[in-house]
Amino acid sequence: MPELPEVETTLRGISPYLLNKKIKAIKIRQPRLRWPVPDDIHAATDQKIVLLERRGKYIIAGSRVGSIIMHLGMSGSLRIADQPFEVRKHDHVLFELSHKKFMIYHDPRRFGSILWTRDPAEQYPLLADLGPEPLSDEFTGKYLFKKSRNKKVAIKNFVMNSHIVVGVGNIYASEALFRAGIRPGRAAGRVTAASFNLLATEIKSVLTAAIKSGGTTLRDFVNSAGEPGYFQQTLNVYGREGEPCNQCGENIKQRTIGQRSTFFCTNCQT
DNA sequence: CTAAATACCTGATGGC
DNA sequence: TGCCATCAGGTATTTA
Repeated sequence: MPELPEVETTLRGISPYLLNKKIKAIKIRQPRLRWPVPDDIHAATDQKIVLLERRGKYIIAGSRVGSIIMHLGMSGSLRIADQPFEVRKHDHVLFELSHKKFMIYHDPRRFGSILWTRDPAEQYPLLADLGPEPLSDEFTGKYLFKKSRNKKVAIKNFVMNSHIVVGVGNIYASEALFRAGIRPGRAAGRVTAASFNLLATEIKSVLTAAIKSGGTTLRDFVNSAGEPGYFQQTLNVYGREGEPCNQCGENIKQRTIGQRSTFFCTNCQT
């Protein structure tokens, strides 16, 4: 399930095949993703990708005439292949690239999206109101503290809100809160400034460490070469219900917060 | 305005 | 072995 580290891993993997390369053709087998793949994406045909970047969990591939905006949803992946026709089930979109390479968008659950805009990508409605990048200097404990005053929403939901900060999904939210010693169900408005400083630091460190490991593979995440990540070996709480806490030995608890499975240690997190 | 619930989708899993 | 129910989860959208 791609969160920021998995998207970053994907971006780095596709970059050598996409950046400063021409898209020779786009073939859409299944346009029904989260939103229909727009027909005018074919305007990207024969265009060179001159900019390739990540914004939150979106991948933006910019050309002179417009930008392709991709999101992997929760089961999406982009892989680079040598064959156009090694088509597996759920291979929905095929990008023909230079040098007989192909980029294939694969997404069993079709929660992802592939969009096209002629305007500057940052103006696209889905991107325009996003919060800061967690790995930027703009993202600090002070920022979180300011944004959270009088908010009753659980701190876990708060940091998973992309309008507050992008890229923190269900796995890394649980992990960062464990590292910062904060109970996930606590109201965001009742978290202290000092705790927010620690939380911002831990969000940065857990995401950075996960990128170094090539992301987390629990079920289906694979990078652009079809390989899994290894960060799951480093997880402290996620998916470890009933197992002993790495810090204190107490059993890890699971609870549903905001419709999402949440893991924490009742001893280490207050 | 906020907060919570819902919708989208398929595959894996567990119970019978 | 088959069938049904449940869960997984990113996030825009809808409802309260």
